[in-house]
Amino acid sequence: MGYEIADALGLLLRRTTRERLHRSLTEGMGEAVDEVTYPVLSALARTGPRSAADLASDVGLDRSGVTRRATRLEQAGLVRREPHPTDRRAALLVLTDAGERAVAELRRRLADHITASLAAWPPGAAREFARSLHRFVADGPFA
Amino acid sequence: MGYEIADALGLLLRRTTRERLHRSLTEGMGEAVDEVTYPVLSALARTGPRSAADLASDVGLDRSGVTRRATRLEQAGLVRREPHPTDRRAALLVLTDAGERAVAELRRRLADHITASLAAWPPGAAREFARSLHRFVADGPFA
DNA sequence: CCATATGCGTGCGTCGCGCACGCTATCCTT
DNA sequence: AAGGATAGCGTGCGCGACGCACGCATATGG
Repeated sequence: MGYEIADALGLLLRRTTRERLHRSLTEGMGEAVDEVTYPVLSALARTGPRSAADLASDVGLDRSGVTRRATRLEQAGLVRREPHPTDRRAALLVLTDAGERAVAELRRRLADHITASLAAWPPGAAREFARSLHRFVADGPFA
Repeated sequence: MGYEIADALGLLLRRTTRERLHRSLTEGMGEAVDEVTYPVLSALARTGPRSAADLASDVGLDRSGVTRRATRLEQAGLVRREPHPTDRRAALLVLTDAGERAVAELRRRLADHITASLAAWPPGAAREFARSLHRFVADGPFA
């Protein structure tokens, strides 16, 4: 039975799948939000303003990578560097209003995709699936 | 409600998650099976012997990429190039016995991970979740 | 029989990444 | 109070993966 889940997850994690999904979600948004910069944008939205080093461990990237991506997002006006309140070495990466709007729009689009594909399900099943998936991801081999 | 699913999927697709999972799965297997070569190996196992160009569109890669990965797998003895029965230009990529064993082992390990994380679930819920996930992936925005 | 098309592998430029360095600011010890 | 050790940041460098385009071998159609 694990095999059935493994196959489904395999498709989810497949490169083509991720790329296609990402392209369909970022349709029409600026060039700055691409598959490279998105994780930084998203992590920033999840956790609020943070330093680059802090973000790096979250995103699973070297600090240098975060710096470069943040710079790109900054040039696009989606992220702003703010002086750290107590540490004058560090810069705080903050979403600008445009950045917040971009993330909100992306989330909305993805949620729409999902609810659309769940439209035909009996509502109880959809909700139960959402709960189960959440639990599976939280407990599972992916935590 | 789509948001709940979106969050869970976000974690699944996150780079760190995929890398950690992949590393834990390929623990102890040869160096040749890494995150780069695995998709070719896996696709080959799913569909049987195929030409490089054919695989390329499936994996979402340029033909050159498939060629290079296949060469690496060939050197590791997991894949063999067989003359195409009717077209002498083409080479058929075929899993060797060692390749088949490697894929089977990987699948078994992943299935074990999954069933382990589902151990505490009521059996009905686990089975229902497997079915729902399969359906969601097949119908959903990921097809 | 020759021109065009197809499959494959390789060279080249590009891009993202990790590592290591320099710079600035902070912290700690004396 | 001062100075060396430490931490954060950004950048240069080399590496590896990728796509593109070319050359070679074979197929196919006129």
